[in-house]
Amino acid sequence: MNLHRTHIDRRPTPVLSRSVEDYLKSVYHLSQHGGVATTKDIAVRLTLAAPSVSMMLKRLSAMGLVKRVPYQGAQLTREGRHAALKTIRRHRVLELYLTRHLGFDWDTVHDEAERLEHAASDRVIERMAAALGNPRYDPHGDPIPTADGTIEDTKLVPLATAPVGADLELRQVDTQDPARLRFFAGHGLVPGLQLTVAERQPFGGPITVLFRPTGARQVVGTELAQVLLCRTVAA
Amino acid sequence: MNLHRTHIDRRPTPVLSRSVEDYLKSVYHLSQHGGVATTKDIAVRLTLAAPSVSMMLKRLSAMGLVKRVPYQGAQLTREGRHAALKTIRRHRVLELYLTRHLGFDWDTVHDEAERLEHAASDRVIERMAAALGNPRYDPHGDPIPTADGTIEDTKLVPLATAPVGADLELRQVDTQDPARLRFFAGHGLVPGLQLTVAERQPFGGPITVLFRPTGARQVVGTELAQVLLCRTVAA
DNA sequence: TCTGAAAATTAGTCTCGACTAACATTCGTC
DNA sequence: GACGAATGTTAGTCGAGACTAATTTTCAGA
Repeated sequence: MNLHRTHIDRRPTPVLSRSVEDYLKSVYHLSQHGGVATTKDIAVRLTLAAPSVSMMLKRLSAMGLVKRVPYQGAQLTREGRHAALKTIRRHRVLELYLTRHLGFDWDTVHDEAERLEHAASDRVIERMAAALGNPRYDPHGDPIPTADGTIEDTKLVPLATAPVGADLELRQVDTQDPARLRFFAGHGLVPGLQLTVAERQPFGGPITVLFRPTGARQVVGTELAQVLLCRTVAA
Repeated sequence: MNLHRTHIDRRPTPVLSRSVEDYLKSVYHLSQHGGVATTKDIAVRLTLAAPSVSMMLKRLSAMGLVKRVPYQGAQLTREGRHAALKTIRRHRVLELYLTRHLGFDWDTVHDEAERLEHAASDRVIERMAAALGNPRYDPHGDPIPTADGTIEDTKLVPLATAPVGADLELRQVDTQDPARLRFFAGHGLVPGLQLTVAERQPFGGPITVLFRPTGARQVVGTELAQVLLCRTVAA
């Protein structure tokens, strides 16, 4: 019955540095589909030298934000994952706010959001989310984590692998490249689009899709079809 | 006729650090009314130790952003002033945007803006300014510098020093203290208010003002009257 | 099973921007 | 004009977060 030690160890939101938030986001994205994030991949994603990443992973591990196996890679702890999702929520709410309320195009919002996500307080983000009607998806169709840190896990298939005849809804455009995004937007390939796979050329050839209900034809090369993530819909 | 050295030394917006921007803002505010900014005053404003400020002023001087006389103080160069005004513009546009479009009260926006001003790009700020109708004043009545770096110089008098009988317009509320700001807002003392000085108690006593056109009475203590900056209007 | 390339880590250094302790200067007051 | 308090600067240090060079580990293929 230790009466003297007050156990008021309520961590007052540790306030993670910009760098730490960026690392956590990278680990999240790289280990999202069940794997571990490697030093190399994080380094490439953040354009840093590998030793910098190695060092930081050790620090994050000491902070309890990642679980790390030397020479193997890292995964987020529960706490790290929570922090990563908060940053990702900020990013995606900002992206949507910038497009909907400040007239930005979807191909330019990523970089803006990338800087603002580290400076905007939760209060600002929640106001923006409210102004947007508590949206579930950002402009690219990525799900927005909730304020309490849960995220929808979407089972989507790349258009590139969908079978001929499938009725699909384009849900997510998985690239940040402005040129590609402009191309997609210019051809109506945005989240929400209903389409049917009409034809697929062999040997990795292009895919022809029909827009529903208009029936407009559109040919998409394999590389691009890889980042168009779709959900199959009842026919 | 040096044909080989291409004089394309267009500094590509040097990108000042968060710290540098904060120092420049402090120097601006402290030397605004014709003086120089002293090490001590900057240190107090930014809650830093004096030697940190001393060091930074040397760096800023080397960067050509301030002109410094050792043991005396510092003033902004033209370039430093320009940078400071850009930061101040970002801050004030953000403050107004947060109040007008995201429902924040004027006593809470300062801290939010303080962080966002270093992360928001000029593109974001200009979109916000446009959404606000290119406003000239922030919620506290401070003039917003233009995008090209000019600022209105307002000649205002504190309510505390206005003579009895003067017809005034409250233009600017020169405090960031949330408690004081809430008090002012709660009593209708916000920029734009028309008032007349009805009475002044001697020996630094309180001032009684009448709101025009309603004629409502309000007593204001000297300390508060000091931060209520007014413009005299034709009677 | 051995080997060599790729990847990861350790060691040592750098810059920025903060700090404390110690020393220097300024300036109001006598 | 001298003195002492307030203020400013120098010197030395620290931590975060980056880097390069050197070393270690892993792992795919011969």
